[in-house]
Amino acid sequence: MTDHDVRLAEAERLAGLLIGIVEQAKADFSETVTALGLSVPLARAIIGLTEPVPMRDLACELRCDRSYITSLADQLEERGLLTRVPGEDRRVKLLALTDAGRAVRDQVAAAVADRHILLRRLTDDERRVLTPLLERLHGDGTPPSAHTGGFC
Amino acid sequence: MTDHDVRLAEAERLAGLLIGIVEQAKADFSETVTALGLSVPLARAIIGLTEPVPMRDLACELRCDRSYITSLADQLEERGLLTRVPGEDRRVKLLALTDAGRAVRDQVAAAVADRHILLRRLTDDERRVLTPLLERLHGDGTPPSAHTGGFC
DNA sequence: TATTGTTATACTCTATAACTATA
DNA sequence: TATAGTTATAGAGTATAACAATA
Repeated sequence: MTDHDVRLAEAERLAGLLIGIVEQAKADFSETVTALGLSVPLARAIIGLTEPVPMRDLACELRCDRSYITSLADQLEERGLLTRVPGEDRRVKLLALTDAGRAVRDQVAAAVADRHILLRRLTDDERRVLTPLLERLHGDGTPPSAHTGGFC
Repeated sequence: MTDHDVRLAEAERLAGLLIGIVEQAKADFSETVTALGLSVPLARAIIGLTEPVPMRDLACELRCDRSYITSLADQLEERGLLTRVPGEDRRVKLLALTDAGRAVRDQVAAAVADRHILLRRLTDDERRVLTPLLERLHGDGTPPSAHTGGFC
């Protein structure tokens, strides 16, 4: 094995860990919200609605097309978890959680926090070491569009 | 904000970084292999085929159903990148890259390594600090089935 | 003319169930 | 009876394009 191969193999191993961790976290999230009767995209939408938000803004936050937000909003409205309220600009509709929706969101937030892998598995000190490394990895040599996927 | 909220917010921020990093890495991978004319699942299959492998084993490695491997193998076979060769146990088929397939795999491997975020953005020292933290995060309080998704 | 949300449609990834050939 | 691969089908998630209303 050449030096180059060794470096690559090490990077692959780290990448595997990283991907494994994120997959674990996503699986946790999925299991948690499924137990509460929500799909993952529905739960992500609900969590994004701490206050009434134009559909376009939610699309930006979830990094998806506006048409997909329409479909998510339809489903949540059918379940009585949100309503569309007209904005000042009359093209805009704000998505606002109903009382039932807020109750569900509180449940989801509590359950998700409870199982949070980063709180369960690392000490405060370890998080303090980890944070700057992740910041460097995440770091910004990238154009903004790389973060928004062109949805904002 | 309560103490609890602060801890949760910090964890959410770390989780966001982690997810962002992995999404960036996946986007890099996707862009790289798309430029070489491959979809992500096809590229993952090719990379898994350093040597001839029973379809069931590839399913295990990629953590997907055997029926999906059939479909991936069909596509790669159509393009002349692999062939099915009968195993000793005559129920088994080995997937083996053709010469063209090996050429593509070498290209993919080189291109992926070249853009590897973990090699581009971190020093050796930083990787030495990062590794044990990721190991603890990934760590094994989890049953083996959580890693295989029931496909092995 | 540009933007918001909607509709209709279609694509990708992936699983399930039933099947066959073999063990 | 159990296992390897195949087929047909279906579902989740999500995008694109054309459109109506409003700015």
